[in-house]
Amino acid sequence: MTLTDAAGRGRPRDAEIDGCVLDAALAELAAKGYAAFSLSAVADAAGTTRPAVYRRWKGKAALVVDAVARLAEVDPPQVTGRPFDDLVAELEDFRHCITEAAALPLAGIMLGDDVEPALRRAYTERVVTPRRTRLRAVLAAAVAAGDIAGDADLEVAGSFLTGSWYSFAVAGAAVPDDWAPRVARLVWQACGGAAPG
Amino acid sequence: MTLTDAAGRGRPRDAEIDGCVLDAALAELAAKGYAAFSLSAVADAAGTTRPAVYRRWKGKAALVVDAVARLAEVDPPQVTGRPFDDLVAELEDFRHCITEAAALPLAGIMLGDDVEPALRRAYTERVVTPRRTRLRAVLAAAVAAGDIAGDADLEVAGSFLTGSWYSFAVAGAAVPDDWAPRVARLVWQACGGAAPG
DNA sequence: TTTGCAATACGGAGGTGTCTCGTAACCTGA
DNA sequence: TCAGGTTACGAGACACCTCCGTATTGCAAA
Repeated sequence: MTLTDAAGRGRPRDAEIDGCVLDAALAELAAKGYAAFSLSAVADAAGTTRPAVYRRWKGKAALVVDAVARLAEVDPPQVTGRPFDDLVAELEDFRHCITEAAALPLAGIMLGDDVEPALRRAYTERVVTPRRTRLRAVLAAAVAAGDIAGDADLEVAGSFLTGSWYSFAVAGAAVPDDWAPRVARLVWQACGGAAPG
Repeated sequence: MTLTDAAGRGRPRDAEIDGCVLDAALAELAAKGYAAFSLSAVADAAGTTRPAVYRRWKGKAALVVDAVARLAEVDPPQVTGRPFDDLVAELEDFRHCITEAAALPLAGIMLGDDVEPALRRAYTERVVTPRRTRLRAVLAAAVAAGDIAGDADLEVAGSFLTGSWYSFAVAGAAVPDDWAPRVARLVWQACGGAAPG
């Protein structure tokens, strides 16, 4: 959603440009980080001009926040009712978001020292919280089903799930193809359960 | 070690400046990331001038690599021979590096898209590899001592150790005070062992 | 006196946010 | 059906800033 909502009668806003600019903004964010984020480069990459961008967004911060919101527009995987399979599906979804979109560099930006508060808030609300909520729900369902122990340390175990990927990436190492089931199996075992299969 | 080694007879190089510049470079790197890294800001923060920095380092890349090398100048914890305790000690050391130095933002930079190859190499060689080697050694010792299973998935389990911290940090969450023993306990259990105590 | 360091200064490049054009699209009302 | 008003567009320009990498000058230590 852009900033203006002109109810006038003139030429309607070219909606296609919005998407191009947001995609370009995500790519620029991934490549340069927030501090070096350049509106000139974004406008160029989007095939438009700087004034056109300023007409839609107030500035760098507003554009970046909108771009993050766009990144979060993904459909979560279906819940099957089998907690272990749901966990693997969530991890595969995470892998998909990381590899397809610019999600990994964005996570890297969040490790920085001077993260713009609005950006941090947008990222937490729209990216972190939804995923964490779903992962927590899967683990809670596993406890309810008796698949894992009721007194398991779910807070730390939950941090293993996505953290494993970050660890590989920081080290510059390739993530194994069967990463998702292997992570799920280990976390299951860490929580006192036995992975099916 | 800086780049020049003038053996002339004139005034000797002021070695103190080197350290100030490297510290300032690490702080700048943590705050702005690599792309927005500014030699002007570094020189200002170090209380010197840009030409003085250029006299010591060839440019941005060389300075950053030296700064990373300085970051890696830490003493690893002593090995006790009790694998579980050694693992906790390593995790506490990791925590110390993350919280005291600028190690976390630097890790975030490594998640970026266009990391300078020289920086990536320096980080991998001097930060990632030493820590990973020590962690692998601890897990291998645990296997040898029969504390954890011999067929455990040590590759993925190893990624849990540091990854857990990254996961908390990306989410903007506070890391628990007893993070190290809790991580160690869960990983122990994931590898088929029982944590002592 | 020799030598290296520090500070000032320089031109070039690139970014920012704003402003003004002329043009093209769209809606409304004659 | 067709003009007129309204609006967004691309393009160009602006004044200002920060950064880069280097050249020059003056000072201080050996």
